[in-house]
Amino acid sequence: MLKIIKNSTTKKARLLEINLPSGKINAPFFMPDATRAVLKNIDVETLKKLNLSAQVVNTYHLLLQPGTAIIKKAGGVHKFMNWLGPLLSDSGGFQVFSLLHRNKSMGKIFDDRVEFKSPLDGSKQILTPEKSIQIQFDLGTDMMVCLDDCPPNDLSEQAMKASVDKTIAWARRCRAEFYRQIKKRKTDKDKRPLLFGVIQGGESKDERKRCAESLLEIGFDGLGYGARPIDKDGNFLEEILRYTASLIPDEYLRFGLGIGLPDDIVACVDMGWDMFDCVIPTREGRHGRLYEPIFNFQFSIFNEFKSSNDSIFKTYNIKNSKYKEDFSVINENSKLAVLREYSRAYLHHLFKIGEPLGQRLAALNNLEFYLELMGEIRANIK
RNA sequence: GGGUCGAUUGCAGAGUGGUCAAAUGCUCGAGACUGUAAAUCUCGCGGUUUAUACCUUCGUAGGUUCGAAUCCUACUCGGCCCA
Repeated sequence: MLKIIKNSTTKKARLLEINLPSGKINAPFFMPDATRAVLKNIDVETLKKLNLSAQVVNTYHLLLQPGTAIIKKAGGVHKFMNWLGPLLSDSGGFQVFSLLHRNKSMGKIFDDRVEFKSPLDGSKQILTPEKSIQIQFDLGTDMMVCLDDCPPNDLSEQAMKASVDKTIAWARRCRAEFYRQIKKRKTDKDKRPLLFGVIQGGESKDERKRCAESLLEIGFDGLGYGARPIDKDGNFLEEILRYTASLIPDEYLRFGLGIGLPDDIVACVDMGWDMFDCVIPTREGRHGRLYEPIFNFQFSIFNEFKSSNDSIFKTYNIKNSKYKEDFSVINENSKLAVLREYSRAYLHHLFKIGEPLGQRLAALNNLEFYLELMGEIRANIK
């Protein structure tokens, strides 16, 4: 399922080929978040033009809306969203963090389950490790993630331990349910999805280690880095990321969940992380922030990154008044005619009038930047 | 021509003697965004500024008052009603 094409001679970075039920992917790769089974504002045809390899959908969000019954009737989430390429489903674990750790009134985390109040209608929703896996099978995704308890990084030592215990216990149950489902559904051995455990432990190396070792004992196809990859001041947790990667053997896929900024992704590949997902390109695009490369990619990314404090990208806010009369094109090198032909002044105008086309173009610009970056990263693994 | 109501900082629109550089919304200016409760959120928005400071400002010109966007007079402009 996982074939190592090339190991970097000087770094942990590696080039992989991953075989999934819906197709092959070359790693390292980046997946945009189509949380509710759509990459906001963007259609599948356009994604194909960008050579997108995979997207991420969310178990929790799809459970709430439209519900698994509809998706089953549609023949799975691939058919439902008309994306026949690889899909990863996130477990809903992050929503534990996002909804409950930040706002206790939204529900409660028990030892054996999570209870949420649906933000849509206030109804009570229960998620268990087993249910999360069952739903992911109903979705029919290529890569699945164990339900985890995603704690804030600054949790007290004792609370962090308890949280990690929970993540480990739930991972064990997820794996058991995963194989139960494979047996029950008589899934072909080489057509089965991949299952990822999630390493938690915040900024504590001891907890990260304990979590990783326990998950390795249970056995998965890949392990992920859980929780926010930045501290409360927004600083990238490079040391913890590097240490956590080092705990994962080579035969495992290494998944950096929710990572991140372009520079962080480059740094993570250098540490051995293989795959990433993040809302940044699409969300920031919707908010008017556009990414563009600084060096035009004609350099060795890793060396440049290491030898200078320069970032490999820059951003600009298309809503700023200085773009009112900037008739230069959004991106003359784009694969997409719309980005090669529409001017920044026009894009500025679209944002000013609140036209969704503006959000779409900006998100596409950022997504293309991320995908180009990943291609350049793969080309630079030597 | 007569009567009547009104004129507030980009717009709309509060405020009717001091706590008003003046609510609120919008516009405008900028920032944030990391497994998406996010087409969202934050900050700024007369000037000088470290400022609980000073200056200029509520149609125009005067006046009353310790003190006026708020009260009085005239004028200008606008809405409505009557001729």
